[in-house]
Amino acid sequence: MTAAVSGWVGDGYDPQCPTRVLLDRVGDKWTVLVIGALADGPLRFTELRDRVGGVSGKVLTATLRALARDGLVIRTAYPQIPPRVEYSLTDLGRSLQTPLDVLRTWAEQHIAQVVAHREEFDEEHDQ
Amino acid sequence: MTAAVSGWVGDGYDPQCPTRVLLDRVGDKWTVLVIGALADGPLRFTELRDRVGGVSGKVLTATLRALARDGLVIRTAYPQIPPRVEYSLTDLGRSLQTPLDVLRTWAEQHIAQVVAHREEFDEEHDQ
DNA sequence: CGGTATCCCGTCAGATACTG
DNA sequence: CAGTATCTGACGGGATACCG
Repeated sequence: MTAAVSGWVGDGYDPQCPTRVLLDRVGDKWTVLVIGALADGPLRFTELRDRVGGVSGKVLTATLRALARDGLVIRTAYPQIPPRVEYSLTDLGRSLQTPLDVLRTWAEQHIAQVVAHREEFDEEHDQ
Repeated sequence: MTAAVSGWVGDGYDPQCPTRVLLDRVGDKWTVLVIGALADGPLRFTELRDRVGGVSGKVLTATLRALARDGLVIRTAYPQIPPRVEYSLTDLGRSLQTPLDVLRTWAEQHIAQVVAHREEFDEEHDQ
């Protein structure tokens, strides 16, 4: 978390803290999936839902709306019948992929240790 | 999210996916604060609670337990009266600080844009 | 097609009270 | 001091049904 004065921990759970804002978005269940799905180019609503897999329409709508609100994604509606809506990453959205890649790399290299530790911990701590 | 075969989006919300596992932990409300607080060295339970600020004892306990289970934090209890318990980062926990720093840097550089975009968006979309 | 509206339920944070 | 136990309300997410 960004420090308020010194060190790392500023004022606890401050909704204004940049890191907090980012974490609240990135921590969202579907945000990272959606950004990843859009990495290769624009997608329509249904394509996006199919690619992400497991997400309901309602929740995908909410996720996309939040991303659009944050300026990470652009929604483009073509006035046609039937409707055609495309979603694409903004430059800001694309710039987020770098930190996400760093996270992903860490995960790929270290999650095995985490999982192993979990099993060990669980064996010790119950029956 | 780590890909199952190719591209970025693997199998949707797979609890086994390394990136998912990491995000589920990092996305937690207090995890990053606690890791940040422990960056400078070990802390006792109460010190930690005071530093993080706003976290209840129950929730801090749960957060610490999860971090200990994942092997990111070590809990050391000294058999004294009154009890003395210290928490410190493991090497694994410390290694996580690098990706978190990258995230924080991105946040510090770009969140202003996000917030500005939010206000703009909100103005357009209601009353 | 691309949503919105509605209902429902599980999870979880917060507050409070208590214990070794 | 460092927790645990319990109750509570808020919220997020899924399922379903419907609309322009």
